[in-house]
Amino acid sequence: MNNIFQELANLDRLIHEPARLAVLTALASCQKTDFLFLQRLTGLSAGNLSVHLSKLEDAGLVKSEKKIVAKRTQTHVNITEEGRDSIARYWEKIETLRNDAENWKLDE
Amino acid sequence: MNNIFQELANLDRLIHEPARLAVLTALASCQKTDFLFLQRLTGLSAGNLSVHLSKLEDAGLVKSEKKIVAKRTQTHVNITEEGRDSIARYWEKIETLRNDAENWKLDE
DNA sequence: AAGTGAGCTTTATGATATAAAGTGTTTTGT
DNA sequence: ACAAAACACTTTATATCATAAAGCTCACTT
Repeated sequence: MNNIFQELANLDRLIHEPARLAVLTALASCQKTDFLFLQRLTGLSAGNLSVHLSKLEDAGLVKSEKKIVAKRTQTHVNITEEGRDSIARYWEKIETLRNDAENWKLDE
Repeated sequence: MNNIFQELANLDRLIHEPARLAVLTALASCQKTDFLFLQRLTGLSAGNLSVHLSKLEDAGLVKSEKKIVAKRTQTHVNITEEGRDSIARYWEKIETLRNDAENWKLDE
């Protein structure tokens, strides 16, 4: 019922959105990192990154905690188990869909 | 200067957007097809598909032509050379970025 | 003690995806 | 033969959402 192209059209935007895809993919590599590092890595503006992180946190994909380091506040961002699973499944799905699309022949 | 994650964050939304990604990927397989078939294949509403096709056409990635078949109007959609190149490059880039991200180690 | 900069968060704005309504033609029912 | 429904879309309206701009708090400087 849900074919390749319908799955493409219905990709989860929470993860698929470029900025959040970058953040989640980075976090999957880093495990844990701080706000400013993530900002440098992704090139996002602070406000932008902040909003995207909130959305990811609301969805339970990341968890951030504030610390005081050298008398300055620092936000550390952790990817959750759910976040790690979600981004891994996303990338697998993308790869599968790409392969399926390449081998697809008109036969419904 | 532009690392993996910045490239992810800056993916071209014209192609990356799920509905258009589905349409372009389908057209890359089909070569040419009609509006209603594309609609069935992607599961998009008519209005939705119409708007997305317009954007792709404005960008020169597809070209549609109207015909009268069995006394009914039928819109045929062709992918252009540019469209074919763009979607191929998109998928290659995605694959590359995924691989690069997987092998990425913190070293700037 | 006023000013500055760091490290964010919140609000405002502008873009855009989708849903709803509309258009023109053809077919069907009576 | 005429109204009504069905096709095959397109156009407009709305609601979501990404990003930019402004704001906030605390520390440090002068």
